[in-house]
Amino acid sequence: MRKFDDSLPLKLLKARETALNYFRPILKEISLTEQQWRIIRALNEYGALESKQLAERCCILSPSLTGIIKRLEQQNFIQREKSTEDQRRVLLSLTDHAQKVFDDVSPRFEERYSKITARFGEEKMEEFKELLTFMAKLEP
Amino acid sequence: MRKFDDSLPLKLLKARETALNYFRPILKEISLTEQQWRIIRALNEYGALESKQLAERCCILSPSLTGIIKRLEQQNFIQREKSTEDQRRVLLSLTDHAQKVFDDVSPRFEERYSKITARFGEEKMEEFKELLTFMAKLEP
DNA sequence: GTTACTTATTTAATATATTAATCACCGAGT
DNA sequence: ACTCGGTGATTAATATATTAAATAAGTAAC
Repeated sequence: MRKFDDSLPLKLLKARETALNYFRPILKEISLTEQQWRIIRALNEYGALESKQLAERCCILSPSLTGIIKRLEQQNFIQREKSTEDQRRVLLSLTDHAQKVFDDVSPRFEERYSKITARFGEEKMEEFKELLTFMAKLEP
Repeated sequence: MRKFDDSLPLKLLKARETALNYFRPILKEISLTEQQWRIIRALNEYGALESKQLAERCCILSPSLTGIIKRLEQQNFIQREKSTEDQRRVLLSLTDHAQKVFDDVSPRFEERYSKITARFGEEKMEEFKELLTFMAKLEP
């Protein structure tokens, strides 16, 4: 039978853990969780987003997002505004404070990221990303 | 700047989500979480393990493991026994019940797993796993 | 304009993840 | 025997993940 350590989900988990270890020290320093930073990066790139879109792009389920947003709001990283046409929807965006923090620290993340790329080499990294994208698009 | 969706951790997360979606229906059916099943698979393969070894192999931190084991013990899936020489250590192993459940359902997991492999093709899958292993071994 | 059917978000309940702190036990050295 | 430094496991506190259920606002059909 297939071995325990040969499991694809486990390998994906281990690979992700190793990748995250490159960034955890910075996150700890600025007192943000991995998920909070992911939210901030998404809003930086896409501008204002509705809760649902944000959840989808960040791979965070809505119930989790509710709590994460609440805490980011309390720390003045995110502002919310109800859509005028559709009162169900909530528009989320970064505060000026969050934008400044992002601009300040993102170079450090990029620097750590480039270390990983360097270990792979450009070509191998591209190959890796393509395979990951392929996996993510598989349908049951 | 590097795009949000180009992030390696995010790609790893999405790939893993897709992979797990192949197995979630079975897990739901037998009322076990993904982590609980990982523990059971590890113990099936390695026989009895100490808590620390188990945590390491499963990529689960000790504090999480404590709770998972407690619940698996309550459901009669795991038995614990204190080491005689070193009273700190706890030996964990599957109960007969857990072993039977494992033997019964693991073919179904294997079947789902083979679907994924089929989508990739043997060769591409090997390449993918090798890259994942490479990533997991990177040092900061 | 109600009714019935959707959809966006939140709440609730339980399980895990993460970090720090604690507790119990071990072995070495005194 | 006693202290000390270190290790294995747990506890505590907070943040997320997951599923189901509840809210609430929109929409279509009558």
